[in-house]
This record gives sequence, structure tokens and C-alpha cells, in this order.
Amino acid sequence: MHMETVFRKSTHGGLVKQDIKIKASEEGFVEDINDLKVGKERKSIHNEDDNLKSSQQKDLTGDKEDDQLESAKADMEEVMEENQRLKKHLDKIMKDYRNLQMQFHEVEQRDAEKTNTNVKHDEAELVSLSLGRTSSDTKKELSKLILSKKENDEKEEDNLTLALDCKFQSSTKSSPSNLSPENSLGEVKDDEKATDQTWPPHKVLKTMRNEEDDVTQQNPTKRAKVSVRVRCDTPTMNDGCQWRKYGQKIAKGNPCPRAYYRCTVAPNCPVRKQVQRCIQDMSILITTYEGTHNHPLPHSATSMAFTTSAAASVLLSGSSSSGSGPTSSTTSATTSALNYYFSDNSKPNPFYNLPHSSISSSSHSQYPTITLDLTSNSSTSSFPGQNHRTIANSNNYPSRYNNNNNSSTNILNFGSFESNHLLPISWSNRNNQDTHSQSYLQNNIKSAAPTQTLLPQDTIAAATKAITSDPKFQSALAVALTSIIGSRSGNHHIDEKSGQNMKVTQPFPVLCSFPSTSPGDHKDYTL
DNA sequence: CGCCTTTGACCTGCGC
DNA sequence: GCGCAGGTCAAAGGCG
Repeated sequence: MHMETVFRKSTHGGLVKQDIKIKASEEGFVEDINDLKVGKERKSIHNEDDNLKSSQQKDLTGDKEDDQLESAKADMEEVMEENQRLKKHLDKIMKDYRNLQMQFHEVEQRDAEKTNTNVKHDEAELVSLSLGRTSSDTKKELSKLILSKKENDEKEEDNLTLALDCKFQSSTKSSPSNLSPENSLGEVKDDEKATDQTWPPHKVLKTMRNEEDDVTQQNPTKRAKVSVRVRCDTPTMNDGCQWRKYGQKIAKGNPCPRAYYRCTVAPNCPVRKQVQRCIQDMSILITTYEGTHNHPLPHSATSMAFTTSAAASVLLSGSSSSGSGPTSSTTSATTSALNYYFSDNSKPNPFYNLPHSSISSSSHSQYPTITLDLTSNSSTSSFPGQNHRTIANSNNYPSRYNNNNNSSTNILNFGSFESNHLLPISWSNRNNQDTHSQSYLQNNIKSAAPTQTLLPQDTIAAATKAITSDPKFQSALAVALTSIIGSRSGNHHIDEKSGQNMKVTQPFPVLCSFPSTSPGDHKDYTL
């Protein structure tokens, strides 16, 4: 890995940054920040053109030429200063990258020692997480990082039962089903099938259907659920997939019926979702996804799938800290409640264009569940009485999603993010299937922001420090990085056989704002 | 006619 | 063992 910075001197002495690249191809990590070129360069060039013209009319205005020369010099200095700032920015990025790499190597070494003794035991415990990316050695290593970190977490917290197994299969071996971004939702290995599926004779049909689910057998005790809360006037949230309603129930505590949908994109797809109105706010639609698609996803569904898989990865990687009940960690300050910001730049969408959202997770129920709250705003909470400005338990959530009182479902809303840093994620509607919508995931964990004056700085610093020092946070971070890197490195063809255009034709600009341990010193990573 | 929704019955897990 | 609640099945009917 080395950084390559090329500065070219223009014919008029102006310093033009031609290209800045971080070459880390051996790690599969290539960063191109050509876009960092500042407008002042253009301004400089423009002024240099002016200088040319003025030189031709030298005999007319000598004083004017001097002024222009001085202004050009001033511009040059500005450009150089800007370049220095960019270099510092790059240095900071590289420094953090090296730190992560060093941590990775350390954990990898520890993992290698443990693997020999714990492989068989772990395989039965692990939840497969494949974020729908073609793999490279980098991702395998990163998955090892996540895995090993998870093992460390398990050692630290004996009660933990959830583990993470990122399976990045090689591009030559991966099947289309494994390329589905939603494949990360709590997939478990087949070896658990025998113990988990003991059907009575009258369940032959169900058994046959489960056997047809060739990709996965999902252990109901470990598969993750991803609940998405959005403001939506339509009966269901259009997430791009095709669903067939197979049931409806009045759940206790909520007069609004809960509808059960099954994915009909593929005949044997095990993915199901539940849709229910929030009792506290009928405009809020709660959609809970469960299971793993065993088929290529329509292009319009990949965004939501990616979002839910990322949320699930956060849940699975950080479930130990956010879990509730007897298995929950007591380190409530390190609760992995991250703040996800979504917006949509491809097409205005009243439902998805929600720049401020939050996620929370809980595992008090049978399945670990993560809730993506896309209804909340940093200034206006969708839940009466819920205060997002504090590190508060979201006990005002509907009881189904947060009926725990053990501080296990926390929301850390670290305030709003500057609008120019917001990068969008689009959950495409069927209406724009023909357009190449860009999917952006921005995973922001805020350390400090000007808008959070209501939150004591020491509280912010303590919480931020607790989170960033939490190995589970690092695991979640690694998962996010893995998915991001994978999405960029491959221009991945998710579905080539079916002819669907699943190719990500544009880069995947994701900006992660990683918190530092001191307020006001957060680092921005443009991936 | 095929697909989808509706809806009551049935199954299963869990708590008491 | 019983009751409750959640989840699923499948027949019936609607709709394009």
C-alpha cells in the first residue's frame, strides 16, 4: 500500500493537483478521491488564462498586469494551502487505515491460534453473513477479523450466543442466491437442520417445502429480524420485491391488523415480512423482514435489501451489547445503537427521503430484532416523549419492538450531520426500475456536532469513547467496511444469468464518519 | 383463468 | 395440562 500524490506544475506556474490515489490494491481497497479537486484550482486556471490575455496586452496596462500577477500568486498560494490540507486529510485517512490494518493483523493472528481448537464448535454457533458481494482475499480477511473479534467478544461475555460468520464466497463459486444482499439476515448452516427440524407426520408438506429451501435452513432462534419504520400512507412499503399476502392477524396490544407477506420472486423463497401500523402513530408503517432470499433480487429491491442486511450485520455483530434480558451486556454505555442516515438523491421519495433516522436493536423476543427507525428526526421525534437528544432508552417504542425495560434497546442519536456530508441511499420504487438508482449507505456515528448542544459534552465523549472502544462496534464497522469495499471493488454483477441489470454502474460513494474519542474531532472517511 | 386477498381454522411455542 | 398469542394454512371469493 502506498499513497501516490502527483502534482503537476502548469505552464504558468500554477500548481495543479492531477491525481491523488491511495493504492491498496493488494487489500482490495482502492480509493480515488479525484473529486477532492477544489474549485479553486479551476479558479486558478481561469486566472491563468486571464494572465495570458493580459500578457498579450502588456503594453496597454502594466499596472493591471502586476495586480493580476499578484492575484495569481495569491491564488496559487491558496491552491497550495488547499493541497496541503488535502494531503493532511489523506494522511489522516491513511493513518486510520493503517491502524485498522494493524488491528486486523493482530486479531487475525489471534484468530489463527483459536481456529484450530474452536472451529467445529463455532461453526454450529455462527450466523452466516454474506452481504451479497463477490469476494476477494481482502474480504475473507476482513471476515476473519469480524469473526475473530466476535470470538473475543464471546470470551468476554459468556452469555452471548450470537456470533458472526461472514462468508464471502469467491466469485467463481458464488451462486446468485448468495449474491443477494439480504442474504445476511441471519442465515445459519445446514448442520443445524437436523436438530432444528423435527416435523410431525402431518407436517410433511412443510417439511418438503423446507427441504426445497436448498440454500439455507434458518435457525429460528438465531436468525435476525430487521424492522423498518417508515411513514407511509400506502398499505405496504414498496421495497422492490414481490410479496404475496398469506395471512393477517390482530396482534395483542395493537388494533391494527398485522399482515404477513411471503416473497414471491422465487417460488421457494423463505423471506417473509410482517407489516403493521404503529399504534401510536398510524402514519408509521412497521415492516419486519425475516429470512434470506434464495434468488437474485430485482434491481429495485437491492437497496432495501442492502439496507436491511447492513442493519442486520450491525445487529448480529453488536447484538451482545444491545441484547436484553439475562444475556444482555451490562455495559449499557456501549450499546450499539448506531445512527443511520438515509436519503435519496435519485428520486424524491417522501417515504425514504428521511435524512435522520436511527436504529435500535433488541433480542428479548425469540429472534434478535433490529429496528431501523426512518421516521425520527433529530429535532422532532416520532414517538411522543422520546427524547433523541439524550442517550435514552427508547422505552416509548411500541411494546412489540421495545418492551424491555432493561436498557437493552438504546438509541444514541448524536445529533444531525452537516447536509453536505449526507450521502443518500435509495430504496427504489418499482416505478424507477428502469433507472440505475444509486444505493448509498451512510453509517454515521457522531461524536460531536454543533446541534447537540443539549447533550452534555462529557456525556458525548464518554459514550463515544465507550462505543469506539467496544470491539463489537469495531466488528460492526468492519462489516460495514466490508460491504462498502465489496460493493465498490467489483461493480458486482449480481444477476448475470437472468439478464437483469444488477450491475452497479456507478461508484458507491459512502461517507462514513467515524467518531473519535474527543468531541469535535471526528474523522470523515470517503470510501 | 390465474393471481391475489380475505378469513377462519389450525398449529406451535410459551407461560402459568 | 391448559390457555393464550403469534404464526401459518388453505378454501373461498374478488379482480383483471
